[in-house]
Amino acid sequence: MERNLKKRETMHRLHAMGLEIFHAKGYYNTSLDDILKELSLSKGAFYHHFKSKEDYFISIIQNLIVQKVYALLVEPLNVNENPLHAIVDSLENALEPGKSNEMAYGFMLHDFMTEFNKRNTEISSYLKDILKVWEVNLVSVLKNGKIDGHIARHIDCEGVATYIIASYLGMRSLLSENNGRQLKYQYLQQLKHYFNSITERQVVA
Amino acid sequence: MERNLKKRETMHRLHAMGLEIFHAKGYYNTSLDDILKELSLSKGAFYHHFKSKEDYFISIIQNLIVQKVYALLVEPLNVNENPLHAIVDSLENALEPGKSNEMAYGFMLHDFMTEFNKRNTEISSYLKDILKVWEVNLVSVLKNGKIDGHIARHIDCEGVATYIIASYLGMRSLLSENNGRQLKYQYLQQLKHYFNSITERQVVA
DNA sequence: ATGTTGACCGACCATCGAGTCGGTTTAAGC
DNA sequence: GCTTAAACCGACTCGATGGTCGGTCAACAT
Repeated sequence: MERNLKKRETMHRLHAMGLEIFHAKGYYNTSLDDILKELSLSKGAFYHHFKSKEDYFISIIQNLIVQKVYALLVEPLNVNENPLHAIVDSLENALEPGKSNEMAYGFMLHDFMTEFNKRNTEISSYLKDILKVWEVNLVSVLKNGKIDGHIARHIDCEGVATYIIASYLGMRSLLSENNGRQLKYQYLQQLKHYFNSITERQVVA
Repeated sequence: MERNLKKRETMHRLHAMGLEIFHAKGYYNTSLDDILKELSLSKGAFYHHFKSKEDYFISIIQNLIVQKVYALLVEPLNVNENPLHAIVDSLENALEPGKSNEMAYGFMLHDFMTEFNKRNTEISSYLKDILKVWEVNLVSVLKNGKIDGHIARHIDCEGVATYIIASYLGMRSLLSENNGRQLKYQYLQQLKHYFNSITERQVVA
C-alpha cells in the first residue's frame, strides 16, 4: 500500500508546484524542467504519471482550479440572504492577496483563459466551462434575489451576471500590475454603486 | 528617393501583417517565419529593418497600437458634451467587431497585456503606458462632467475610471470566446445602469 | 562608368524544450 | 528468497525558432 501512497504524494506535489509556477510564469513560459528541478524529479517520473504537458495541466485544472473557483466564488454566494451582499463579499474575499498557500490574488482562471485563448482550444474549453459554472450560479442567486425583493423586477439577471464577471476579470488584469490595495477598494466601491442602481427601491409610503 | 520609399513600404507591410497575425495567434505563438512567409520576405530582410522580434513588436506598438487606442478610446471622449454618453458611445464603437481592416473587436491592447504580463516586462510597460493614457483621459472628462453637473459630486472619478476600464477589459475576454452580439448588448445595458447610479440627480423643484 | 551602400536573400547556427527509452531501485505478491 | 512491476532516472532525439552572415542586385552619388 505504500506504493499507492508514494504515487499520490508525487502527483500531489506535481499538481501543487505546477499550478504555482504556471500561474507565476505562465504555462508556455514554464518548461517541465523548471518544475521538475524544483521538485528534484526526473523527466521519467513525470512521464510516468502524465502523458503530456497538456494532460498534466488539464489534471491540474480538474484537481485544483475547479476547487478554488467553487470555494472562492460559488459556495460563498449562498451565505447571505441578500445576493448582492453575498456577491460583494465573495469578490472582496477573492481579490484578497496572498490567501491560501501564498497564491497572490487567489484566483487565476482569467490569466490562464487569456493565455490559452487561440492557442489551445481544448484547455480553453475546460476553463470556459468553469467560468460558465460561476455564471450559472450567479444568475441563479440573482433570480432568487429578484423573487425575494432585493433586485428590481425589470433587471436582466443574465446581463448583471455578465457585467459582474466582466468587471471582475478585468479587475484581475489591472491588479496583477498595480497597487492592489487602492484598486480593490475603488472597484468594490463602484460595484456597490452599480448594485445600488439595480436594487428594488423601497416604496416609502 | 525610390530607395526610401521601398523601405517605408516594406516596414509598413511588416507592421500591418505583424499586428494582424500576432493578434490572431498571439506573439509567442507566432514565429517570424509565419509572418515572413505571408509577405514573401526573407529573414535577411527582416533583420535588416529590425534588430529583434521584440524590437519589431515595440515598433508595432508605437506605430499602430497607440494610434488605435487614441482613435477608438481617447478622441471620442470629447465628441459629446455629457462624458457618460461619450464613454458609452466610444465603448460601443470599440466593441464593434470587424471594424477597420477586418480586425475583430478592434482593440487588442488587453490581449497583449495579458500575454506579456510576467513574461516581458519591457513590452508590458509600453502597453501599460497606453492604458494609462486612456485612464488619465477618462478621469479628466469625468471630472469635467462633475463640474458641468452631469455626475454626482460625491463620486470618485478615479474609481469610476478604474471600474470602466476593468469592465471593458473583462468584456473583451468574454467576447473573444462567445456570441458577441448578445454579450455586448448586455454589457452596455448594465453599464448604463451603473452610469445612472452616479449621475447627478435633478432636483426637480 | 564605377564604386558604394541600402534592401534583400536564404542557408546555416545555436538553443531550448517536449517527449522517448533503456536502465535502476524498491515495494509488493507468492 | 525470488519475481514482477511500479516509480523513477537521465541521456538522448528531434523539431521549432530566433538570430547570423556572406552574398546578390539595383539605386544612387560622383
